[in-house]
Amino acid sequence: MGIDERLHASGMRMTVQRRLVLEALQRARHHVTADDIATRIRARHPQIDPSTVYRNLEALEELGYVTHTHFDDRVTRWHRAEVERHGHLVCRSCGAEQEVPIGLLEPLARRLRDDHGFRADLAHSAIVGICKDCSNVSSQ
Amino acid sequence: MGIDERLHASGMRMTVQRRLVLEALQRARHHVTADDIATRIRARHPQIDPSTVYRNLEALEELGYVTHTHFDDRVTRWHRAEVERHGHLVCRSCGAEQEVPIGLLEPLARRLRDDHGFRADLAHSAIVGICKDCSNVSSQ
DNA sequence: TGGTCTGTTGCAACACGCTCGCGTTTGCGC
DNA sequence: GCGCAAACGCGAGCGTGTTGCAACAGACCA
Repeated sequence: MGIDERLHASGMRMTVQRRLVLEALQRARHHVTADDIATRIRARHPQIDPSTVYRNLEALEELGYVTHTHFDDRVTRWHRAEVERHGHLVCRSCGAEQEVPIGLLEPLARRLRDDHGFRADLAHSAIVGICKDCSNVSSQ
Repeated sequence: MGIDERLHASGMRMTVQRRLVLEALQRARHHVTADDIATRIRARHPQIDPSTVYRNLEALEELGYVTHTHFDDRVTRWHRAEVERHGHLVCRSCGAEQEVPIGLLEPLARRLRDDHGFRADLAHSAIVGICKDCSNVSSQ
């Protein structure tokens, strides 16, 4: 089922704005903020309002087309849902970001499920810490 | 070394406001927002400005007396650093919070350190997911 | 093909959680 | 006490969304 049909099945419509948001996410390969998306779209379509971008990201997330994750501290980053799920490491010292395969996080998820009945979404928030490089510098 | 000396060694001073922030954190046993703290202090000392609370939390964190963790999405929660470290589970459906022993997260931390040289602070962000209760409801 | 119904948009205002600049106050060593 | 710099209060501002509302526009139907 195409996205148009999916939208329609949920009583939603495909609009120009919605399509632009999807395209922007497609082009930006990973992890963009809503503001990034709005800026890129508005470069060519200045009449499109940032609030529309926010609303569309939310709508598309409800349909499962996009997801968001929380990076360093406060910004929300968006990406298409179909890209392979992965965890995120963020260095609190230099800000470097790194992806790790979701399988690495799986044992913890299983443990939380078994011990606490909690179905964790470990890709939803980045893991904060000190990266290898910063670790080496500070220990010298 | 007492806190006054520690402050002093860093070129800082102990002020009434700073003491009140520490006391508020002591009384509030866990996980309060800066706004919570400001409200509590201002109930008895209305002349104390919220921005002072923010500044003091930051100062006390630098000294290692308090730390913060990120819960659901945007609010920062503070607590004294000496309370036992633990992880946090937050249900995205009902908002329930749960603590888990830090030891549960240790295998992942070790793995990240060994495989990626990344020293993770797994207590810094809550783990988001679906709690047992909400899981049961939605599967019925 | 036009009419209607309702989802969606643009706009402006607002909310929340801080953050900053500045002039004043106050710890604290002398 | 005195003087200096850290810390304070106050007001303004900022980043990241969120919301209410009137106008617009897909989509179904006749």
